[in-house]
Amino acid sequence: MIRLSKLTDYAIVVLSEMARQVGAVHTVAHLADRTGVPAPTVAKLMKAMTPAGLTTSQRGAAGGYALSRPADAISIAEIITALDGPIALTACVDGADSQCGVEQLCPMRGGWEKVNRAIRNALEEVTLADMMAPITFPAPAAATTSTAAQPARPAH
Amino acid sequence: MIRLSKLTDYAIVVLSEMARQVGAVHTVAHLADRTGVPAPTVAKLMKAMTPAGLTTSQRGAAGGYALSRPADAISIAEIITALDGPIALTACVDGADSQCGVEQLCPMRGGWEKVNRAIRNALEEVTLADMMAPITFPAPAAATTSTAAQPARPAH
DNA sequence: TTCAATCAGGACTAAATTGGTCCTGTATTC
DNA sequence: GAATACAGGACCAATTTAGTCCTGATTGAA
Repeated sequence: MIRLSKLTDYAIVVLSEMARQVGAVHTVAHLADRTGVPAPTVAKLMKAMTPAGLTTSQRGAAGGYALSRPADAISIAEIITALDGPIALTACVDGADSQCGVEQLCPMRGGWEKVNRAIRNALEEVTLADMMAPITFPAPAAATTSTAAQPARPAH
Repeated sequence: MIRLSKLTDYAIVVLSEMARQVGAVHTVAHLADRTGVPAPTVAKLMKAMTPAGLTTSQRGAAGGYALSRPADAISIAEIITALDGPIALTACVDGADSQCGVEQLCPMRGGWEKVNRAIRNALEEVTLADMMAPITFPAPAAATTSTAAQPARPAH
């Protein structure tokens, strides 16, 4: 099947957690705690999110990460692109134009481009806010201690 | 990135070859020859295509495989589904309803379903004929001998 | 000024997936 | 009955991905 990498899945969980308080600064340890995603993995995710402009980072003692925009201004496409590179179904049609010498002859190209565009559009229309919508109401208070305890299998 | 499996890529090449003569019977060896895809791999592909109803098979001495429909009646979605299973971005939303116990609580579900549907639609709208369109005119005669010689890197 | 907290940026290992091969059996035709 | 081809697995190898760890740079507070 067309598989989303597990890291992307985690990223959405972690970013959702951050989205509960836009502007607030979250440390890696804190996010790991709240989401159940292992700390080194959270760190890895954030190192991809920040250069992509989805989060901002602050070093030092009171540092951490913060969402750079509200959740409804962050598309799933951006998250996937930050982690996995350009959204494309085949390797040869991946943004860089001329890796494949036979590109202009390649009979498949036109068809894949159509598919890729459609998929890209679909992913751009779904925002982080869409993904977390149903959980908004009971979460902030309850989560503070209780969800930290239960490992909270990220995706599914 | 969201990756199409290489097998799917090969499948499209092989099916395109078959589509040049709908109804004709092609042996695995023949298809391997014409496309450059290794014979055992072609065999593996066909073993997935036939149960999925995309091709028909005929055993025995004059046997082989044939496309069961013209190329413009075969969608890319069908090919992907035959090889890789249902088209879905996450494992938990893959057709079987209840692998994930928290499904009804799962806050992500709604969002992914939207994405999956969009992708599925996109793939259903592109047919095998779309993928091979540009090569239709010069192919049949020229290909008979010359393309068999050059290994013909499948996709790209 | 020094120390502790925290991100930055890699290198590296282990596990899972995928690609590819091969073998044995069954159907069909000549 | 012999040759041809598909059917259906089991299996191994290679690639990719997930996950960990280490060293350094930056910041804020004691």
